[in-house]
Amino acid sequence: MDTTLSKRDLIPIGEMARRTGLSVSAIRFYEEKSLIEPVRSPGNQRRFLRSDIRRVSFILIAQQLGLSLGEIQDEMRRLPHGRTPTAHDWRAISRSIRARLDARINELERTRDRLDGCIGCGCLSLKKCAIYNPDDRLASEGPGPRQVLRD
Amino acid sequence: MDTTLSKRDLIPIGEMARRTGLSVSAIRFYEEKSLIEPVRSPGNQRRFLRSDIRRVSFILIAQQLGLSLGEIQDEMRRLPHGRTPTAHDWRAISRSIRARLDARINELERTRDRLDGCIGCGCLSLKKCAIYNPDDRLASEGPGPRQVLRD
DNA sequence: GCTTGATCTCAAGTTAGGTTGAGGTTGCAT
DNA sequence: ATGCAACCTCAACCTAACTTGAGATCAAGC
Repeated sequence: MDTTLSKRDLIPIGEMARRTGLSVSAIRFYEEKSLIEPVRSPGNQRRFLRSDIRRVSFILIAQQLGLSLGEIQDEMRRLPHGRTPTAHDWRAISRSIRARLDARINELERTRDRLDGCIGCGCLSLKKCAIYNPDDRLASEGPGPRQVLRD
Repeated sequence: MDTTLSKRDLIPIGEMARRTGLSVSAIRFYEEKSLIEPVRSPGNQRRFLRSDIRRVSFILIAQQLGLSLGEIQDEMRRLPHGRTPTAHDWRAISRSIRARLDARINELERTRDRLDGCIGCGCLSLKKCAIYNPDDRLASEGPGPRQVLRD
């Protein structure tokens, strides 16, 4: 089979934007963060590989699951650069993400149950209430915006 | 019964911080955002009411559920200022929060199901994959950080 | 009266995740 | 060969949710 890079496989940034639904500036931003590493045309314009579309799709999915770009980069280290990920690659990542999802769902369900308990009791004493647990917050540190939804 | 404000009921900011687990600066910040409105001592120091502890607790809970401070303020408009919220006040808000919780859980479960589908199929074609749905993102607009977990 | 710790205000800095704009270059179609 | 859209870089700006620091004041114990 032919593994040569044909012109059709080198995608300029605008088309990349169209195909992923992202803005051009966001794509450049992701490159800056080393989430994608396009090659350059002779005239220094970005040229993306097909497999980059999938990488970007992955970024978007992971973001919806609440991962930060940093965490996403960690996950992506498992993906081969330039090579299209295999079923095996993808399954490994999916499993990792699935675990996060499960954890997050679980946490929300626990919160919901506690909230229900509060509604039931009228919850006029949050000090005693299980849903308000200051200890959960003592671990937070440093400047910058807090991760609003942490796990 | 005695409704007079005794000294014990006027809490300085440091104690407030201890009791809520927040930093002093965060409490001042919340005041700036009008989420709490402490009175002042003769020497211009903040004095919080007992009911403010509950308000702050509420803020923290709501944050954990993914509400922004702006949204929290909206919810809090339902709470009386200075007066301790009644069981009725609290139930109304709880219900509103519960609805958000349910929605979020639902969304995550849908995502999980789609992810499972992907794992099953090896998902080597994200373009066709249901989990990657660009249309969801077309509505996003404006500058600033994206709401990573939106509903 | 003095010291010490808690507070005060106000300005500036931080992180994440981008956007906006200026000023210049490329690449494709005519 | 020329025009024009698409591209480039770099610096500055943006929001959310806070923190940090400087310089001043307050409150309480000794």
